[in-house]
Amino acid sequence: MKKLKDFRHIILYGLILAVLVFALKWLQWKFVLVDNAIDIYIGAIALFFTILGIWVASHIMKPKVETLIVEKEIIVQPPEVFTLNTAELQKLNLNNREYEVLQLLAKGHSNADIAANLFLSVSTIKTHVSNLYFKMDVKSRTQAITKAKQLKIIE
Amino acid sequence: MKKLKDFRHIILYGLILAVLVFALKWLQWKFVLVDNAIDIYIGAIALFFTILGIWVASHIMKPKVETLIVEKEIIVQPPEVFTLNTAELQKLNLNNREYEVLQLLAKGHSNADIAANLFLSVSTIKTHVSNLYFKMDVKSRTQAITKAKQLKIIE
DNA sequence: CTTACCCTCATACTTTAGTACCAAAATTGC
DNA sequence: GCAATTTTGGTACTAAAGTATGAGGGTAAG
Repeated sequence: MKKLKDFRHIILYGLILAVLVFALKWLQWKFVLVDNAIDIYIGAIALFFTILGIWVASHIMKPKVETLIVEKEIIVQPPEVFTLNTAELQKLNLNNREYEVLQLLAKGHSNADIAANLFLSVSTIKTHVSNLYFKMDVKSRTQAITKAKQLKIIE
Repeated sequence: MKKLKDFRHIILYGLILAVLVFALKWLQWKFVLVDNAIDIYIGAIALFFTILGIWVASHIMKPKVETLIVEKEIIVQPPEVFTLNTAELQKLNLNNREYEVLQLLAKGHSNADIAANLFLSVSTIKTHVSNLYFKMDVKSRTQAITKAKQLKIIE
């Protein structure tokens, strides 16, 4: 398709050239110019090398490349991204130990488990847990877990 | 649009050619070219028209269009899509009441709350809860909640 | 130095949770 | 209708959770 159109241009150009040359000849004959076959020869040379130039250009030269960038959208679903809600966490004003206890609590550990885990007595854990409930405004560990997960302050 | 541009080139070329031919004629008449110089003259013509052909070709040639598909990743944060893991739920072999109790349990309700909610006695709830723990292989309601959420059998 | 908060632990008590065992309706499937 | 299962409920007991209160040591800010 492309070549055909290009050829059209070349043929068109050739025809124009030919017409021009013959017009020139006619002018020569008409106005008593010196009869020189060299003109036709030069015309042929010009025609040949023009075509050669076009051929060289279209075959040897790097083709102009227009790059069309098409964006293909791919939807990616992130595998459970946990983002700690620090704002809510600060609101509760929990101290380090309380937060630590909360995390173990939410994992399903009993007070005894948490005590063993943190090398503390069960009494201490109970104190922390009670303070935790007060600060979180809940009345049981199950409520604490539910609320903590809802507020995204624990994983 | 393209045709107009192409024609412009052809016309331009034609004009240049015409000017050149007349210039040539003028040179011939003016300086009476020496026979020996004709080779150089023809060579110059050839070179000129070759370059002209290349120029014409490079201007007429249609650019090759390359389509480059770029994959653009769009991260979509799903607004909490809960998909019930029916497979895991079936494995546990819970009956309707037990599952119902589990859901209320996970909301942070006490046995008394659940009993009131389902119009049942606390004894019944205790029975269901115990069976639930046995089937889920846990020992407390906190563990049941953690496991249930982990298995995605409750919201 | 005092105040305030954090962290620890204890005792005493109440409440809730959880286990074990039993048993009677109700429902389901054959 | 009968067997199996579900659903319901009870009693009695143990274990764990949760509350209330006090108290001692540590640390940081004023």
